[in-house]
Amino acid sequence: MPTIRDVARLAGVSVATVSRYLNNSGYISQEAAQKIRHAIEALDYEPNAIARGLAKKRTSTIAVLLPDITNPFFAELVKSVEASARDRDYNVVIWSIDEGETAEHSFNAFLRMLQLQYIEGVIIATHTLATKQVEALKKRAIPFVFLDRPALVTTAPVIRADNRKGARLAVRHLREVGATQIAHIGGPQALLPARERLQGYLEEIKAGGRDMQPVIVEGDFTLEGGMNAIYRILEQAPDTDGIFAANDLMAIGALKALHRAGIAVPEDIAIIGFDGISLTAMIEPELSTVAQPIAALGARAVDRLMHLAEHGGMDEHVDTLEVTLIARASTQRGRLH
Amino acid sequence: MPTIRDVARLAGVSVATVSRYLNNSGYISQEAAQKIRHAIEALDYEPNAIARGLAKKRTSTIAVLLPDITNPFFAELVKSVEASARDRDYNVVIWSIDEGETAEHSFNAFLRMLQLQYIEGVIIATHTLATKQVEALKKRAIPFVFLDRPALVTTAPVIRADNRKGARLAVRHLREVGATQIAHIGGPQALLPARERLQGYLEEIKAGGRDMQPVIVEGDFTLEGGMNAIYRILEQAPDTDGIFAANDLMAIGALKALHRAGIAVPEDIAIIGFDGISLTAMIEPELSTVAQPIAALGARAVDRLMHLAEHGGMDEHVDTLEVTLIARASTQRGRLH
DNA sequence: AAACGATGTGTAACCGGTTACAGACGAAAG
DNA sequence: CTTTCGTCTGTAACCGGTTACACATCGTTT
Repeated sequence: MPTIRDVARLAGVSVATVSRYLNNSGYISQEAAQKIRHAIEALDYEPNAIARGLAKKRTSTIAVLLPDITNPFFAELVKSVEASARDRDYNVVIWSIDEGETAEHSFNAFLRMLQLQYIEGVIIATHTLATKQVEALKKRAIPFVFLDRPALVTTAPVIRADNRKGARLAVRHLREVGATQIAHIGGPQALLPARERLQGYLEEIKAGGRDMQPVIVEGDFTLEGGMNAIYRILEQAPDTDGIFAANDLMAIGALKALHRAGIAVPEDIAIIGFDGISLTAMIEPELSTVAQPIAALGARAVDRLMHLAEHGGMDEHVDTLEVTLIARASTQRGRLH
Repeated sequence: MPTIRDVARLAGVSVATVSRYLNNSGYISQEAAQKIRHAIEALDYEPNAIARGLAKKRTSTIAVLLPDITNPFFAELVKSVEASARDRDYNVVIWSIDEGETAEHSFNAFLRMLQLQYIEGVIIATHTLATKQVEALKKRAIPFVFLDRPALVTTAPVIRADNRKGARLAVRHLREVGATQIAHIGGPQALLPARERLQGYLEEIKAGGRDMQPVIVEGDFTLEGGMNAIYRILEQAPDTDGIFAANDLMAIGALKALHRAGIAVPEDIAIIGFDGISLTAMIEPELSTVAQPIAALGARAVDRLMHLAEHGGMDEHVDTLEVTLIARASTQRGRLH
């Protein structure tokens, strides 16, 4: 591994000049640049990232904080974050913050890592984060952006999908395929996106006229939560013929429970989810969903983070990206009843 | 952020002594240790990982090379690798190596990253890796272990599941629930695990007596591959009443295709997959599978890597971990015919 | 002609650790 | 009483970059 001093020697200039060349900082003469270029070429030199990190007090690394990589939504998100970061020669470290008692401990370890590794920014895609913890980040002057979460503190950008509108699209679609009694399986109402989706649902139910009654049961964004919700819905509102679940995982759970209860989808009940994870296309019947632009979310988050890291300045921009309806078998038109 | 010099000053010793204390190297008197302990406590000092990395030419970081984080098998694997690494205060960087034309470019970027970041070891969980590329790793003296792949080069440890035995378990289970004509949807035969699973299938078919005929179609480990395989199987062997797919994703595809063809599972055809990804419990009917000990695989890989990194010495041990049969609805006993 | 600003370069300190080496000390061995 | 050895510590070089600062050159202004 050649070092910058090897390059300097071969090019017949000082290390400072080589460093300036590498960083496009300060003045460099044509001849010097030329010689350095050749020396770098000849030695197949690449600056050492660790040494540079130490000197600059910043490495080209960002972190993603998420609840669980095995959740397909986050896996897809990470994929796009990674791709975007790589395009800019940045590295990504994933940090899963487990729930429950070790959460605090885990977050502290994360904080420590951030500092000791000179991580440049954090994409926060987890909800289980206390304001106190975000303040800790802020105090350390590490840029961060929130993904589909409310900011918790001001002065941090948020990247989000248009949840309310997506919910309206979903419910409208159910109405269009003939559902007249539409129930909602909501997410944890502590989470903003869950509240927004509920709101969109309510708006659209209201738009449906007075004979549409809202039926709402709260789930927890898990498969099991979706299954349990079905039992409650069937009890509360046996005439339900359409269901909008606040995320795909719960919709898939709902599908399971309905299947077990001997209720046909979409013939008896049409169902639609939210997120657009690839899982929705794998099951049978394929699940209609409102797709978040997952790749775009990740890319935008990286954009914003880079911007913050480079130009500083706490912008508190909120990016709201568009969602798209994907109609599939679970809401097929021409149903029986 | 206090530095080691701050600690040294406060403790009234030299930085060398503090460093020795931190690394348990060399001799330290009781009193010195005591004073240093207090100073560290008082300053809330933590050694800077980057500086240490530069000096030691090694950071506490390992890399995982995989094809696609959105594949649930790899997501679950990463999760366990991450947890094990974290226990040892190691960080993990994920590197997805895309297939196709940019694969080589991507791998080169990976190699560069390894060196410039002083990465200590690599877990290779991707199949699209040429011998040449592995040699490149080896030449750079970076320890690595293979996960469920043949070694490609000698002198590298391999962690794997007992594929052949798992396949036998699967097929035997199908027989036990009454299947008499069992087909196999194989993986790409270029991959060793796929070949081993096929072998297990063949052995168990043979054990079933002469009236059992092997029927084999090759898939590609994807959902679509599984769907296509079904069409070929139904054509080739219409009397098939049991299917063993070489991985869960293909089994799920098969389930989809059977559903579309109006064939009931498990009533008409029983089906079982391989891997034990959590997806298998999400679909309906729930998919029977041969579960790889995914968490154990990840943990063991980290173990081996640490061992290599610390004690050097290219051990070429092969770890074969046990698999377990999980019987679910897709192979329910007491089927109709 | 003096002063000035833009251009170009090298020296050396610095980032925050690790570690080779030399030296001090006391106890045990010869 | 020397020698030897184990224990303990500090100085300073080093890892491989970045950058403040000093200095030199040269074309323009005043």
